Amino acid sequence: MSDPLRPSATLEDVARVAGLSRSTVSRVINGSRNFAPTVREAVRKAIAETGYVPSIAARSLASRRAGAIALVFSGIGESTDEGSYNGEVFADPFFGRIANGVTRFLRPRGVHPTLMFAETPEDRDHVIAYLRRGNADGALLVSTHPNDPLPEQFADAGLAAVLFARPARMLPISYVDLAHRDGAALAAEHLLARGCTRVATICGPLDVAAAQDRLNGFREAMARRGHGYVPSVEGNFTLESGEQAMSRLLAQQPDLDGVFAANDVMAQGALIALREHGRRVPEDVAVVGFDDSSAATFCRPTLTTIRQPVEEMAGEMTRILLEQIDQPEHAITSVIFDPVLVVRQSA
Amino acid sequence: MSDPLRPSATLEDVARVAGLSRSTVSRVINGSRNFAPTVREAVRKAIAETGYVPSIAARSLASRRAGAIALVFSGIGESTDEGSYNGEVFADPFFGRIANGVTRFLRPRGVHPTLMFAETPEDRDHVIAYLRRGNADGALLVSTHPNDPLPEQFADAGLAAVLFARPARMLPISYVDLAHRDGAALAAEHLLARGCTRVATICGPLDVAAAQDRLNGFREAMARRGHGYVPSVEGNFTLESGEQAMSRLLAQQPDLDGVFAANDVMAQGALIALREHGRRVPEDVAVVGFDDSSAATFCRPTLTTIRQPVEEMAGEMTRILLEQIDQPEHAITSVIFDPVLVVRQSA
DNA sequence: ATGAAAGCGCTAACAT
DNA sequence: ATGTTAGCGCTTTCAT
Repeated sequence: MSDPLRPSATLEDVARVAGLSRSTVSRVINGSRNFAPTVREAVRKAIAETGYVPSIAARSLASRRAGAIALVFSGIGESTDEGSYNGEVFADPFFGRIANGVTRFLRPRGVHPTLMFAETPEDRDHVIAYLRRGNADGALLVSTHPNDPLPEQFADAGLAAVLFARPARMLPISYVDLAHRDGAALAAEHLLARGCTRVATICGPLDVAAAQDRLNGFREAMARRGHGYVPSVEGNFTLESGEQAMSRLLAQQPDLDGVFAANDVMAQGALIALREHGRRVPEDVAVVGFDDSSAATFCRPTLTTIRQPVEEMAGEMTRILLEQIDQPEHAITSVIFDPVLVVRQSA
Repeated sequence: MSDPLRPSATLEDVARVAGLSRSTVSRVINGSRNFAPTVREAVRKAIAETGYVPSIAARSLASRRAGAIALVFSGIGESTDEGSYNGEVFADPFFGRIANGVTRFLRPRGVHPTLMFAETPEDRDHVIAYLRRGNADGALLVSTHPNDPLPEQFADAGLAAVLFARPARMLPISYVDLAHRDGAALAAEHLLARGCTRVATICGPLDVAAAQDRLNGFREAMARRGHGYVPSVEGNFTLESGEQAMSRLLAQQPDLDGVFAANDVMAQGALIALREHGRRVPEDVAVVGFDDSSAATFCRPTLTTIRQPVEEMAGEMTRILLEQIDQPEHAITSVIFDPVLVVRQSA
């Protein structure tokens, strides 16, 4: 047990105690070559004796590798002074789930993410400069606005980065994503299997790729089963928009018996509107959401929904980034995860 | 476009462009002395021109300070394989709000938090070791379990740390917290002002200091206004526990006309139970929650609740930590924030 | 007030 | 295989 106030032993100290040179000790520690067991043992002993712990600052300065990665949330955090929050990320434990998946993967590897938020152009430039400067070896980018320029800035700067979702424009950057179409298809199949025949959908903002995919996937699956026309109203992923969209759909088609909402929060809004219009869920109208966020279990009836394995996706995103840092020439790899239908009360 | 392997300007470059020496530029940047405006301006310009960003590794090696702080979430993240989440933090954008408050304070100071989760004893030891090594100068500790040993480990190790809430046991560590008693009193006053006369409360788990305070604060305020007895049922901050607690309270006292729940999620559970029991909110029973979390606006009626200024608290927590890192001899300072009543539909 | 120079502790050529 | 040496980019005495 070493005194935290006392400067800890350096590699030099270890070398002296072990009767070896600094570089040999360094090599043994970093396992860069095969050494005689006697040498390894001498080093091990000297480390134990001196209580040596490497300085990551020195290591990083000498090796020109940060040994750290940045976890960047971009285009979010626009909280107003009133304390309300915009965007899917803040209205959800999304942030925490991603952070959890990332750290879970990183921890065994002794790496820790540096947390960065980028809201303004200055923030984004700062993130890029920070990485260029070598303060992190790469970035995990969670960008929630379709027009966020940060992914492209990363691509242009040639910095290692992996996105959490497919960018709006094609970009030479790896990403992880969900098979949104398949998820929407699961929702369609489930509604049809329940016997729904007059089905509508509340889609998300169509400039968001995921919202597009969910809508198209749902329509295609319905079309395949003979339902060529599916009424839809566009929401913006908020509760209110879901509520309004549901009312509009009911006005259009009062005998509706099934609804697919592109996220759980809008589905919850739909639930509220349906109750106000005197519809029972799921008896009169079945409702399926998307995401399996906390909203799905925080309402009554609880939501049948399509689950995104966010933690798993975040872990894979991290794995890809480390791979890319290790082999900069490595090709762009993107991984698409399969959604899962979670059946609860609403459908 | 610069090669990411040899990327960014160094202090040397800035000095050359500014026509000054490295040390002068360093001093100006670190504000260690008063410089002529001309010099400051020259440096500022040279930095802008070169796009200089300091190397944290080099700075840290030379200054023997990490220049980084750790943001530690302890005792959370116990997601099950089924994909459900426990704990207040994950069931809420709490995590994001804290992270936001912290980064918002840190960003102008050029510091970025290193994100760490500590769930297991190994994790906690790792966090301590990480700090001892000097990889971070201090820690912001968000500990959600009353028996989490990490705060005490920090105290024992003599490491700089600030807690997000008052620890269960007294510890020589600074913290920020909410005046929970005052918040509960606000709830009591509001219910009484509405004309409620038969009021009950759903309290949180009583091993959590905040839950204790909210219960005591509520009871005291009620007692001051002549209501010596307030029925209470203990929940565990989950929706289901709120639902059950509400049912039990109704069974005990069917003519109840006001309820204070120790958090919004339980209040939402209470709303559900009240509806099932045919009570209208707020006409028959008024409900007040606590936290002003997203749950408060994601239900109908929307929740009247007590707001915690989480971002502000997180910012202050960060300020205290930096102060403590700067002056290790500085006394323990804790700051208690005032809660605010947010009136919506439920009461 | 400003500059010169000495490291901080480590890795990685380059020797041997 | 192991040792020698030259930095990595910055802060910080110590001179001036």
